[in-house]
Amino acid sequence: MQAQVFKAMGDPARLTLLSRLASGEGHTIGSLSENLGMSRQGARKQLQVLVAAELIELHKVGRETEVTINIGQLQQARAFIRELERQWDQRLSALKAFVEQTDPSSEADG
Amino acid sequence: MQAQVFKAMGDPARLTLLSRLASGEGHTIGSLSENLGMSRQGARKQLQVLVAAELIELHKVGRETEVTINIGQLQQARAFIRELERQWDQRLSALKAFVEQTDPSSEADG
DNA sequence: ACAATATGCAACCTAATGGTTGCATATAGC
DNA sequence: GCTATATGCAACCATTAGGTTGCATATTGT
Repeated sequence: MQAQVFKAMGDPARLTLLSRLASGEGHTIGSLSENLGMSRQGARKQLQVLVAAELIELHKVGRETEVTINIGQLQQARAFIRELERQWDQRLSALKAFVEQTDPSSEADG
Repeated sequence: MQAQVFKAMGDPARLTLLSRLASGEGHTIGSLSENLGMSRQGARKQLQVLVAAELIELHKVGRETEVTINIGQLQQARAFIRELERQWDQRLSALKAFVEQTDPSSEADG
């Protein structure tokens, strides 16, 4: 569900992780876990939340694990928000049209 | 912070509320609280979370309370995601340019 | 083989979340 | 004024989240 993606994004530490990944600062669990204001295990848990929401993917390479961001999931989240905005705009348009139809004075000059 | 907005959107019931508001189904606390699969008080709590994230606003009118969606906050959330995507695209472009510069064979035909 | 590095797994704790119920209060309509 | 409606407020409860610590394990480099 969409909610899970937003929920995963609903935490400062996790947004920081996504931001780091998007801008290319570090791409292993270890490097990403630095300077997050929490232990490595704490950071690992946050990464797991992002994995569960399919916002990132983990791939083991030797003894380290590469982390890659899933841009597609971000795009879907953005599309969902855009759809809400679209519905709202449509509703406003419909309301405006209705008002102009029932109250002709509103479409004439003031 | 941005995280709070995403966090507020990270729940099915709250997404339903936002969707109803955007599409114009109901605009009072009472009407919005119907068919959410929880009690009125439960729904009220979820609405309060959206208020705290400034995704909606409440205005008392007589004995009922009007609920309006704050499209601006949705736009900001969307802009934040778009920015992440932009950074990622830039990173990819930079990487591509770097590879092409250091390894000229990659820009020639195969 | 051994030490260092990168990570995983699990138990544990506290605070926050999501939901309930019960009761109080203000407005509307007859 | 009385009744119904729309809402608020607070206590309570179970589950989840966010974070810690301790220990196990797999690679890597010498």
